[in-house]
Amino acid sequence: MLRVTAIDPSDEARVRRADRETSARAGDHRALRLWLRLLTCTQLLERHMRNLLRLRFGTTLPRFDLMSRLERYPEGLKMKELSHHLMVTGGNVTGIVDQLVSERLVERLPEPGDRRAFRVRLTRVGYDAFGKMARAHEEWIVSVLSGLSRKEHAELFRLLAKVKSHALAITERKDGA
Amino acid sequence: MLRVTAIDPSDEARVRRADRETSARAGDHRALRLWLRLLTCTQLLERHMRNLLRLRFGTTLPRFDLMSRLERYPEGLKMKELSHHLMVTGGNVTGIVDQLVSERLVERLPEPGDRRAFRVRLTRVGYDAFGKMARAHEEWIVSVLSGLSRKEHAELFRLLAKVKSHALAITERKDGA
DNA sequence: TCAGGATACTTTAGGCTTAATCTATTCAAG
DNA sequence: CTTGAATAGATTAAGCCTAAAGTATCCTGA
Repeated sequence: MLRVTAIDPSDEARVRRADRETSARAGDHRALRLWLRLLTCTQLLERHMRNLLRLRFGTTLPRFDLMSRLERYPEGLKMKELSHHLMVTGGNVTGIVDQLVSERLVERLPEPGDRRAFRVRLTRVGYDAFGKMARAHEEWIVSVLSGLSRKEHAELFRLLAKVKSHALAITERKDGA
Repeated sequence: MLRVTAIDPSDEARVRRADRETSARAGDHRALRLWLRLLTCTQLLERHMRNLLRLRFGTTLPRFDLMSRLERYPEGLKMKELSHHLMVTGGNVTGIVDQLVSERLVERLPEPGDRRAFRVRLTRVGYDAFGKMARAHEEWIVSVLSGLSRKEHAELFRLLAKVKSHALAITERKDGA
């Protein structure tokens, strides 16, 4: 009679699946359910990646993301640029770069002509270490997304592009107001 | 000549869009690009929601999520159940519930028959406060997802369901191994 | 009964993230 | 040149989150 007993706390397997969105009520609206599912999906994949990076390489997703970005710019990036690329605040980048520097994976080089700034660049060691991780990371991603056909991949990619551009328009408008 | 100058640090508007996925190289593979786009989309929407919750209601997404879950269970939920629903660790739930209790938005009730556990429930004040937030929250979500047609909503929902179930299968298999 | 294992929850240490504030440097206007 | 605004980056305080370890309670089976 109690609605709460629809979730049986003694049944671990069932409860484990009772995440944010599976139990959304019928009365919930379309957009809300879509958002919850998007969030659940991303969290699931993100957690999977975090766990694998930690277990296999003893690193974290933010460190990996930062190195991944640097790998594309052999000349290095300024802190400000890293902050924009990674969509995080400058203070955050400072902390992660500090760690990677202390592990000799990246280095700070003076920026000629601007004594406020400097370039952050992968070291040789960092470059090699990233290469190993990147190959494994891509395999994990391919595997975890292999439930979709090539056609479905493309369609999902397209739909997410629409979501993204609309969201960008909205958040920029709201930010300015 | 330097490739890095493709990102012009003096052009704020351009740099702001240079996030994780737009600058993915042509050589990157399909799955990786799809994952990066999924991550970017979710982060964009999540950040938007966090900002709005903070500015309009002085609260955070985790607090909102927890109250949202409790609102569906008038009899309350045990900590363990909350932890499963929200897909976070028990220690995390402890912290957030502590805060909400100190703000008189939720309460801990003894669980009859198990002195280890208790039920967490919205207070009257919490219920009312959540109602206001939930209405605004749904409007924000509808707005930010309004770039898709009804048909596209449904298709995105379906594709994400496939991603989710496949990811669940993989992560559970890997966890057990 | 009572010992051992399981369970519910808390605590701790550590990393990520942000907003706000601070310092040093650059730039531009007078 | 000098002053003041803007910019690059670091720092701080606070919250979220996790994994691991700790405490109290429950349960099972000898």
